[in-house]
Amino acid sequence: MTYDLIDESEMDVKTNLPLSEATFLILLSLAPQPRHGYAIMKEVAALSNGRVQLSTGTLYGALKRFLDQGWVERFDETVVNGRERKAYRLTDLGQSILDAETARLQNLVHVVRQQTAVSKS
Amino acid sequence: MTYDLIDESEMDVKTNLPLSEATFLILLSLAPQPRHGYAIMKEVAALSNGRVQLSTGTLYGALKRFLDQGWVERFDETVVNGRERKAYRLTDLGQSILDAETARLQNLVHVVRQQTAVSKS
DNA sequence: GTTAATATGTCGCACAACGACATATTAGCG
DNA sequence: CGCTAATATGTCGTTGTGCGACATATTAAC
Repeated sequence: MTYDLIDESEMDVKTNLPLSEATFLILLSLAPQPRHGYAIMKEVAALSNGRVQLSTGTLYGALKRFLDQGWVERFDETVVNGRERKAYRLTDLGQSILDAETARLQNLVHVVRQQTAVSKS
Repeated sequence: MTYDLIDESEMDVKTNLPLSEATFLILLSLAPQPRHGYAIMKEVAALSNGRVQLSTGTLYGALKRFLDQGWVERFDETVVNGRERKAYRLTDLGQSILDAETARLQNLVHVVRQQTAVSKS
């Protein structure tokens, strides 16, 4: 075990892993720039080559959780015709979660390669 | 979209994705050789560097599902002292599920790299 | 003899994803 | 001017899965 060597902030981030695919793609879509809900849905579809079609239930449920956890924050809250158009921006914490999950994913792929190599030798 | 070019058997495999981390690691642990439950728990812990400690609830629940779905099969059912020691072997279907999930994972990592590259340019 | 490791399983809770449903605005087209 | 599609945001109930807690039995070590 390597936990003794890892500092507490990193531990806290890692306890939130693994992320679901929906969660991961939503955060990833917000990494380059803030977006509002509908734009997130379109971007997630694009990022996954059309494979992942987010339902609004998944999206807004996730967004609510992210706000609670401080992974995203409201950004540029403009009111258009009495209806607010909400944009969401990834926080530093959100970015570090995304980074940690990416590392986990990379490690998983790495383990598969090793596993396959061993079974073939 | 590339779905038009993919045959039906591949489609069926993809509808089962994404796999949860527990599911993925259990299948991966069975890829090189058949194992029984306790050995799977140990191997999953080893594959994840101690990060994933499977509870028996997760493990046997998953194994039951895998048997139903034909992803694993019973293997070498030896009875030791009136108690059966059950080993599980990955089926061809299970292997193809694992391959498809690995491909999904690799693609996700690839997308992150592209996403990051774009936002830095 | 007691404890830890090996070994297999059930039960119920909680959380997340998802489909279905609901609602409102704006742009384009005939 | 009316209809439809796209844009846009949200709720609600179901379902599946992971997980902790509980249960049980054997074997090896001390």
